[in-house]
Amino acid sequence: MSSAASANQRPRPGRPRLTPPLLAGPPREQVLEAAARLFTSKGYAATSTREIAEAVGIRQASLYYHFTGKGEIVTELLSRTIRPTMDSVARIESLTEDPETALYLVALSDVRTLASAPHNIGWLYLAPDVAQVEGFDEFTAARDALAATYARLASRIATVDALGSIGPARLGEKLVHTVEEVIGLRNAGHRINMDDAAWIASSCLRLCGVDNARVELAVRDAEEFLDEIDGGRP
Amino acid sequence: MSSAASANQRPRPGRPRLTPPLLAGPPREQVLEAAARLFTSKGYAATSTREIAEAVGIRQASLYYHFTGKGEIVTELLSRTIRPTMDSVARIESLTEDPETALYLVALSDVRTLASAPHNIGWLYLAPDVAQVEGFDEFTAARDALAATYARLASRIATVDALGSIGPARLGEKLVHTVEEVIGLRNAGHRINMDDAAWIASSCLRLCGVDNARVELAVRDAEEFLDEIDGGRP
DNA sequence: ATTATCTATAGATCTATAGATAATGC
DNA sequence: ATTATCTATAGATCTATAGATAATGC
Repeated sequence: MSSAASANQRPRPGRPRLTPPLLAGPPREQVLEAAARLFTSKGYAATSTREIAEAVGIRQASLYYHFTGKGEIVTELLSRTIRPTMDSVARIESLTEDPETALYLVALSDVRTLASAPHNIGWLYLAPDVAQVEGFDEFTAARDALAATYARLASRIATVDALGSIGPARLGEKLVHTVEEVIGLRNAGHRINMDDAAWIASSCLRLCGVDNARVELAVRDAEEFLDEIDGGRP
Repeated sequence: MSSAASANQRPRPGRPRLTPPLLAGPPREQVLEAAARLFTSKGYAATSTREIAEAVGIRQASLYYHFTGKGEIVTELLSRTIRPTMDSVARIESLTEDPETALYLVALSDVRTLASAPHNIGWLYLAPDVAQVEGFDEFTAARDALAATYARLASRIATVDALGSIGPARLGEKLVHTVEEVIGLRNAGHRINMDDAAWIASSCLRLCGVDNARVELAVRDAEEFLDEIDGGRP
């Protein structure tokens, strides 16, 4: 222990702020935290860079040291709602050959990512002003790739009855929508716990026509991989 | 037939526009139509008054002859998603004493209003940038009054089982959400027809624990009032 | 006279850049 | 030297108002 006013902030390089930090963590993370709160509560287009800076406790221009602009802040937030799931998908497919276990794990990872993200930022994905941001298409592509994964797994699982007249692509979309329902639930004020997440992931199997016994089997099978697909999230 | 360039536009008073009208109907309606399209596709805050004016084919400043500002445009659109239903409620309650028929008719009117509004403007109600507009609270109050009507009718209908541990107010909210699901359906690209609307309205009765036979009865009973509660909408 | 537009513009933002400054790190 | 802030400001909006203008209506 050498210096510093309060114990919880080590001295950092750089010119000191006019006001002591209002949020914890590295400055870039402080910006993302403040922006996430404002974007989800007031809307993206309706939030100015000045407001974000004020919420962080820095000057408006200082934001541009950490980000190239307002657009980069929101795209970084968006990528955090999907990157963990993308990473999980790679790991899951190397861990199991069983498509039912894999689909359950992918859905579970997706739900937990959306459920635990700060300030329900998954919701930004549905906002039309955000969709116009430069770089949003990259995020759409990633989300499409994930939808394709759902569709591919579903096509290996689905019974003829469950497929009905809709193709595997359409069923894949249905599964994505099922998972994204957690965004709506959070917006309505619900908190999603591990049981809710498991229930939604199971629903994906049921929508593919998997019967109770096989769902139970997949859930049991998945349990042994749970710790390996992510680093023990909330 | 006396003058006018094309048959579909009678000469109006007022200085002529620089460009011929791009939309039909009275100027004020043209503004609302253009604004509804832009607000729902790009977002309220992300749409400028200049863009609205351009879509109408007038100068930006000319908007202010018809509206006091951007806020009044969006609140007028919002009130059109709820006023028809409010009016229906008054008429319905004077037509029938039966709460089940009444609830069915209220829900049906609500669904049809939201389903037939141009450009899914009911969705604006859920946008955080719109919620900050001056005068939005008035709209919230109206929507709350409607929720209270649902709750009051539900409390006269609901079985003990259907109420469960939730109170009538909470059940009322549930019914409102059930009806508002049409906003989500439209956003997802679905078109809601009369059968869909009837199905959703019936769902409200079922959520109150009304059995099949009684639902059928209410639907039959409601049919004779259908023409009287609104002027034959789409 | 009334209606509905137009032109011109004030004043308030808002985003982003340029360059100075004050810490730590080596 | 590097890092992270600051001040100052350019340039591009954006909303709203003032006042002129060109039709129809009486």
